[in-house]
Amino acid sequence: MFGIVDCDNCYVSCERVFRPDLNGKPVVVLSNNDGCVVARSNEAKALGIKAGTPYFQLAQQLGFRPTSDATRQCSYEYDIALAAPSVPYKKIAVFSSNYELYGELTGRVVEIIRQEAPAYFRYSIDECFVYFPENRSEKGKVKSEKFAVADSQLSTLNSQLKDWGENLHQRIKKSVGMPVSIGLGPTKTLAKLASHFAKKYPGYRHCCMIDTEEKRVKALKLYPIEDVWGIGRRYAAKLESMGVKTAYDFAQHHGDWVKATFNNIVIYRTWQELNGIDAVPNEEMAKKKSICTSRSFPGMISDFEPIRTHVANYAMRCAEKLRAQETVASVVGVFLNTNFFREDLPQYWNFQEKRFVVPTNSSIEIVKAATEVLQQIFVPGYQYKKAGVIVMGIGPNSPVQMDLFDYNAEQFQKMKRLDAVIDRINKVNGSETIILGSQQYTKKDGKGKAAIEREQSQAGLNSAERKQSRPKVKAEVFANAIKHDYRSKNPTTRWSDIIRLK
DNA sequence: TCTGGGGTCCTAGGACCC
DNA sequence: TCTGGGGTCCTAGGACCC
Repeated sequence: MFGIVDCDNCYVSCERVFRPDLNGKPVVVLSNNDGCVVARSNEAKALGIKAGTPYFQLAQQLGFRPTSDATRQCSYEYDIALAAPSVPYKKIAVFSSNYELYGELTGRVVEIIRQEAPAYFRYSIDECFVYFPENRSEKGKVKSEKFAVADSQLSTLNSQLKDWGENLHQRIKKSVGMPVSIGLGPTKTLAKLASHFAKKYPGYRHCCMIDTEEKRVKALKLYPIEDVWGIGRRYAAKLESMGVKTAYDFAQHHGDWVKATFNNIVIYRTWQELNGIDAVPNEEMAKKKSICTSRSFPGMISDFEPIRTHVANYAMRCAEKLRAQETVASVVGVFLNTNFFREDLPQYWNFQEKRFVVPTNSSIEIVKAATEVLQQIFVPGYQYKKAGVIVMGIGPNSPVQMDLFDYNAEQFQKMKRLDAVIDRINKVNGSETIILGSQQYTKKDGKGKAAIEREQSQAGLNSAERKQSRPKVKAEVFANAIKHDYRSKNPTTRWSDIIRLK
């Protein structure tokens, strides 16, 4: 049997842990730069708010007004002016995303699963697969060989498993404050399907199990094809055009028909799984094969210098992620693009990469390479909206093939020690406690160095005059570069934010 | 004014090896 | 008349996931 443990409305539930007054009320969490809705409470879903809605559209759509309630607890609660009369909610709470908090709380959920389950795999920030061996009476031991279990015995084991799921929900709710839904089934796809029913119907007490043929058929018939794990928008549209509306319709087709229609092993596996045949391989804790750090800018940027600073920061994060998983990369890529939504503006997009002779995870080397690539793709005259750094060709950090003709052992060890010290300082004292000089840029009165120099040049100043009139520059650190007007505090990770009890 | 940020797998085709 | 039989590696593109 397989299980999936899925946090309900994950980011919203994280926010509610420290804001229990928001239980039962509409809550949304926004993406970076307060761009789009990425999480919604059930009440927000009932208001008709769709995932991915741009925040500014939502505010127009619902007629947000600053709340008049004098007892309001935060600046991000709004009165709703335009909701349908039938909707009982008059207020909504809006949060910027706070990944420091979400990472911490979901980590606690995983820790409990680690203690309670024989084997597990963290599938995403808010989902965890759980594997049960054939012989489930021996908790904590996974046996690969098949076990012949009598029907009566199996039914007892499954009943115990259902209890296990309900208890797991209770423990996670009580110790972390996170509501989770648990699905159990003979394949991962059926477990995922079961978890939806666990969410939808309170009668399951947060844990739904598909363990008989009768339950499987009933569940498949109630399940729209487009909601099946592994069936995306494209495949769903194709299937629906062929009269396949539910998971049951799909499962009822012959396997040969699936093969002939799609010529695709992945969708065939999904078909097998819906029919109770375990076909999706168990995943293991794998190291990432590519790592990407990218951000949209709050506004648009034309000058090279601030973009270079952002790219240096993304490259730094990639290097940190590489070291955290004990790997090195042999390729660094950088992309840069304008704002695709602004059809009235000239558009530009580019991506290029650079290959290292010796794979590396050194911050300095990766930042340097990313800066070089950026210089190749940056074209003046455009208003840029987004940039990103990708590291690829990832392999273990030991052993690494050195350069036969250019190897400086002393320098190599020096860089390694420097990175280790930077990582340690930032781990103990908080990220970006220590940064590279290239991660910041000079700015005065909202103008960057390039703009300042351009103005000086336009004013006809000679170099001596320029030097004399050069403004006192202030370094602006990258951490402030993302807009998050409604971000909550970090009571679990920062002493300054710790909860006070009166 | 305003629109996120990550990942994976599979396949076909081309270049190359002996 | 008559043109083999194995492989690997890499890349681009397309689908999917959260």
